[in-house]
Amino acid sequence: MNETFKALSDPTRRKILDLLKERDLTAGEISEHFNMTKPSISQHLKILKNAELVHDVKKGQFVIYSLNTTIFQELISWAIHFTQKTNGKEE
Amino acid sequence: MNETFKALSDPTRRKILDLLKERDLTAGEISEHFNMTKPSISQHLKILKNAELVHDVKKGQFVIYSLNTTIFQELISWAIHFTQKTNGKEE
DNA sequence: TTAGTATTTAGTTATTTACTTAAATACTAA
DNA sequence: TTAGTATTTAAGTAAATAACTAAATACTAA
Repeated sequence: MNETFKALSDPTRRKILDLLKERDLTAGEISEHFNMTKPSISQHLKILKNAELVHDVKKGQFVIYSLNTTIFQELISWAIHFTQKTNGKEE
Repeated sequence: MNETFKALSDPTRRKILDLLKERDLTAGEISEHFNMTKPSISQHLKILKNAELVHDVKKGQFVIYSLNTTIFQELISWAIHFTQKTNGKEE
């Protein structure tokens, strides 16, 4: 869970996830949405990939990134847990 | 959402939330669970409080901390959004 | 008031993070 | 092979973070 939260704690990376929610994109297409160099975006993508929040496939000279929803499921479970308050002593 | 993820991105703070899930605790009781000074824990509590993940009430010379579940609800909504994949073109 | 306990604030420091530029790798096509 | 495009890796830097110690604040009780 630590890698997940570290990955999600950066606004640029969360915006990348927003973009990938709409459709799969190449690294270059992703970088066009930011006022930031390609290497910077590449590093963010690496962090998202290591956290298993995105998936990548090489297609020719392009690398296509897509969302990987499995970790989001885990995050939901983690958060739901905290909404189910343990009962204190009754009397 | 940024403050939320920043707050959740530290393992000590997530462990504090785990402890508070079981029962409300004073700042001192919380610090007993960590190999860390009280001022350090106090700073973590401040960050959790600013992120509205916990609530605090002063009781005499003690400060009692408790979970605030509302932000967890928001987190769940945020994550569910990503599990509902947008349809691509059909044909 | 004075001493003691609980907690927070202030100031400092080591580490981590997010960016940069330059160079390397990988593929495409002339 | 050579030139061009897409992407990543490497190396460096400024800013943010998480820890510490020391001091301040706030309450309790003798």
